[in-house]
Amino acid sequence: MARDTRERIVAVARDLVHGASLAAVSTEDVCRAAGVHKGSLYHFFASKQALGGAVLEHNWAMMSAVLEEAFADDLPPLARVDRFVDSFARMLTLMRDRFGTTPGCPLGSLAAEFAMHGDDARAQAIRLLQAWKAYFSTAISEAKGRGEVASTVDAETAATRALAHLQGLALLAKAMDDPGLVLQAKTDIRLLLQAPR
Amino acid sequence: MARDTRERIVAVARDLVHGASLAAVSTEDVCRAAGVHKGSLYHFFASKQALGGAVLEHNWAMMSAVLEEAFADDLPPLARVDRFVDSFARMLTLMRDRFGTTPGCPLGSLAAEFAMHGDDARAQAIRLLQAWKAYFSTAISEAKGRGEVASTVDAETAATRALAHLQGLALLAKAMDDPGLVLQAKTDIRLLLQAPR
DNA sequence: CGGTTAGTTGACCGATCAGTCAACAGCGGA
DNA sequence: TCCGCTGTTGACTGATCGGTCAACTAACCG
Repeated sequence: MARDTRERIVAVARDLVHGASLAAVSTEDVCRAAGVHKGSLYHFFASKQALGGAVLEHNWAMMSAVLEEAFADDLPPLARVDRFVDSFARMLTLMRDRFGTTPGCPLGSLAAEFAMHGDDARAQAIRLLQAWKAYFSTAISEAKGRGEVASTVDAETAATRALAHLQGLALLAKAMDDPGLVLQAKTDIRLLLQAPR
Repeated sequence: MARDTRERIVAVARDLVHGASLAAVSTEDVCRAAGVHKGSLYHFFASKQALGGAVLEHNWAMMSAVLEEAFADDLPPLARVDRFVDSFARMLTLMRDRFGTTPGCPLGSLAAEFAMHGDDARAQAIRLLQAWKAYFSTAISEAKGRGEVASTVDAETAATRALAHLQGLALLAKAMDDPGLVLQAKTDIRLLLQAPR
């Protein structure tokens, strides 16, 4: 029952936050939707912000699963990137179907909000973004080894480019309520992986 | 006195929102900081969201001035893009110096938040993002005419790419509290303007 | 069986929230 | 001179906010 309740609270909180900010969701909303009393919420979480941290971690778990699957090495490295973009877009589409509006990036938008809520919150956000970036940089390094990306390209720099681009497309997708926008990341990232001339 | 008060309210609200969300700022905060009473605020604005709309419009005015200056035709089109990126980065740096934390894009982050606050708010956000994009697409078209960008590149598509990339970098800059991140947009956008092969 | 502990309840707190209102000040035009 | 309008005041509302608390329950352990 215990683990169950905690997870239900986090799941509900994630759904309510979904595309809005944590600030826009109240603990009472969360409790009502989770069928739980305030005391229970504060039994598991020291503060609203701690709940926010758990939501962020929850979203990372989801994203992490998608990353692991998409970046599996049954495909050449650049094809894995494409597969990830497809999965990411599918995820946003699913969320839009479920909630009515397109969310931004489940990591990025929360990361941006938490960045100013104290140093540990920012550190958590940065940690997750770096972990995400690592999937890109690993694949890019491998692509360099295979000659599919020029050897003059720095993998870390290029990975940052790709991550930023995806974040930006997700933000536009949210603003325009059109998850399909992120699909162009496949083409765009190819361009970003070329050597500067 | 009238116009004066209204503008002071909007300016203060923008400062308080600055990098956070509108939801995180209360009307009482705004009134206190502006030295104004609640009644005055609601004399000028029908609701908190209307105030948010005015803040967004205010940010657009600021951004618009930067765009006009940066995209002036005393430079070749691609150099104008570089100049804009520099100005944009400088703007973020100034705001960080003033408020202690790096804001996201003054348009993008608010646009994303307002997107789910009803159709008119979303329409306003989209309108401003499109207006911004138009500066890019005009410059890109001109660059195509000068042979600096391949004729096979679609100006609208490429402009969306550039805008998305800048939004993404601004989001990362906010998360990492490092305005300098957006400077790499100069290199990145050059890559994005190449013809896909 | 008794005791311990994690989990749950529901009432409750003071603060704050967005928004309202009637009264009033000042000024420009008739 | 007085009217009417814009802007301003400050007190006020009912709801809701994040968070607390003491009491209760139930499951597990010895």
